[in-house]
Amino acid sequence: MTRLRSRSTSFDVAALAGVSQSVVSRAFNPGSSIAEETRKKVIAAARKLNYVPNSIASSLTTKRTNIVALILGNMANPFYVHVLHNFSQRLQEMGRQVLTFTVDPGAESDDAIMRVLQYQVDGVILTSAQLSTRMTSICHERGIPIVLFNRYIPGSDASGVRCDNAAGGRQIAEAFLAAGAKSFAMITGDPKGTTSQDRVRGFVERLLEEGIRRTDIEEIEGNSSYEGAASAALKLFKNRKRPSPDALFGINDIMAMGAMDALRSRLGMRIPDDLMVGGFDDIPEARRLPYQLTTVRQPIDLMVEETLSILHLDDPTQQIERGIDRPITGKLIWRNTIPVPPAYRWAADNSGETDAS
Amino acid sequence: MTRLRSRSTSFDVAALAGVSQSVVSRAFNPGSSIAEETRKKVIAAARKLNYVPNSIASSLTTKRTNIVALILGNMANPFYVHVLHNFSQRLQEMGRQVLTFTVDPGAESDDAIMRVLQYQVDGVILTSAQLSTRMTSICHERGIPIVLFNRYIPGSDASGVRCDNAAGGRQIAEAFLAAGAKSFAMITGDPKGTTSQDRVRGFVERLLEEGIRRTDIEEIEGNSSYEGAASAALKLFKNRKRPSPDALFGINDIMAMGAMDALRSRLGMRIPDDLMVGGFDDIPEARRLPYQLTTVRQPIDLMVEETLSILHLDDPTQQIERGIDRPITGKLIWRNTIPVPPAYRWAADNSGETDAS
DNA sequence: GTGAAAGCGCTAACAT
DNA sequence: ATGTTAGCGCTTTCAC
Repeated sequence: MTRLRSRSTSFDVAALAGVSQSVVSRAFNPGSSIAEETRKKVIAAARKLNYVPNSIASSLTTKRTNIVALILGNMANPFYVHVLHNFSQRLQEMGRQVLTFTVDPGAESDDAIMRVLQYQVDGVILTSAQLSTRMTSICHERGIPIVLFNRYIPGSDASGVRCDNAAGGRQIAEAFLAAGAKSFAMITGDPKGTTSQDRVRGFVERLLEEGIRRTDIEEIEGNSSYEGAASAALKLFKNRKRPSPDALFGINDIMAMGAMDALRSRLGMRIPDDLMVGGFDDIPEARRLPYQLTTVRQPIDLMVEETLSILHLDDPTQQIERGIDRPITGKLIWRNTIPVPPAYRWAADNSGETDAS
Repeated sequence: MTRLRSRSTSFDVAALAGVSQSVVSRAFNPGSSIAEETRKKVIAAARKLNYVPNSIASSLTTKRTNIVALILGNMANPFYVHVLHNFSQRLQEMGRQVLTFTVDPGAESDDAIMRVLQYQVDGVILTSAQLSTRMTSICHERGIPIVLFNRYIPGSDASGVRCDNAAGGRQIAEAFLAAGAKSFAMITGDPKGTTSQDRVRGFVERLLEEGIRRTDIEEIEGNSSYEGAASAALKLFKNRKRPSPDALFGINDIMAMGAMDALRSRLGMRIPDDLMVGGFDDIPEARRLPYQLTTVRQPIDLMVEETLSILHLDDPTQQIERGIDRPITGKLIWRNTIPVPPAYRWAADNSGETDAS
């Protein structure tokens, strides 16, 4: 323990400043009644001793740690990296920090939650991982709000914020149709995840409405990864008996990109000439020169804001908001993987894009 | 405070189990002397009450939070995302969690460190951000070990683990030379960062040894980003009076990729036919079909292990290791952006690569 | 092996 | 505005 000796405490500061320990506490807690002059005196003493308030100790009495847990599956999808970055930044601005928990994609997050609980976090944000209802209620019982990010469990107590995935799927379908596509394929993600399901559902619905036959909509799983999508695409397009589809919907950008690369390098296909491609997420990589992917942008900033507001971090006395499902509409970003039909030109010009160079 | 009422404590468990509170504590601390039978009784009671030990409270006495701070600049470089992921996984396995701090790239990390201190973390890992020596000594004084990841401050007290960047730079130079290149260019990163400097230095040194003239080694800054490198590459290759260089060294993969994309799409250049390209890091993206980048692989796993060992997380009584500089040698991965000279074929076959499909 | 009691560093009444 | 005091939930001697 020798290493830990020299942490000075509020008592040390108090002694040096010639005040009581509680005055030191007040000096560091904005809003407490303390004379400006004594405050300065205390701060000076604190500086001299390199004193930093021990937030662990204060948590014990305040019951707030100013820590928010972020449970992440699948860091291989850049989208979730951006999500993490966003939360981290925003929470830091609010004087909070992110405690990161990683869970293998698809795995139950139950043990992660139990670990979270030990740290007495003020809230938990869960992305791309399963959550049992038992865990939800354990958190809620203990007063810890939990919100699912891009994931929801219909009829459960857990609140969630997500992109309106079905609507987004429809938008991509719409774009394909407007560009004249007649036959379609999808590379789907985790079949158990509502995210993938909803995008697929919206996409297919819109197509069926337009009189497309279900047999003209093929489907293959891409494992939510670049590599998975690359091999799925190859499987789909190599040695076909029936004619190739006109349009391919990658349920997320990273899979659309994997498919594009594989199809171009291996099969020499040209995009959009031989095949139109649509994605979902609008990760920064989607606008890069080799891709210029037409995709649905998830409004991350908004979704993050919404998530934080449900967490009520500044007001723990608020009732936990249960069972909220907040779908947020994405925006179709026209780039080069779907030919822009005349009727949509204004939208394409509107996207406010400048290219990478 | 109504929300926070129902957290049950070790006293509640003790009461239910019919033992004293200290027994409950022992039941949850492996290695304490407690009869197996009572242990089971306690665990059962705990389960019934959904009791989870409050690690914040125990930190107060043990002086260990089991939290490690990770300070990140530049999440835009996928390399650091993988670093984060690695640390997060490994630390979780060790029963610790990562508290994430983000700092604007290039910014001072001093205020981040002060925030870190409040949380009484057991150690701090700092990547791609500046660190003042004052902060180093503040941490050390308080018994908090800090290690710089891929960054070092010569002659400072701070320990660091890094790839041997100079040696890596030499390896790329070597590969270019072996492939017959005579004139060279580099796209460099943060000019203040030792990482970029060292890679450049090793690269240039090797070239000069071989009799290459300094004027045949051009240099341009790429801002450590895909976009920055893309425009830098264009600036370098567009409207030249002198002949184009044979080989381009992107100081990191993400910049090499940006340059490749720009040069191919905008200038129609073919790689490696018109220009060889070498990178550094070996991020997963580097092996993707459009890139197949020949690069120096940073042995992340090893570097992470080394970092953790310097942190001495399991034994806080250990003296903090100061001023260590642990360079770890990277490995050249032959792919397709530098033609493999006959003498190197075995190495290329050795890389153990299977491609994305 | 178990219980009693004294803190860990702080905040939050309550006095003054 | 400042000081006093009693905890917050746990670990850790120290007795037994």
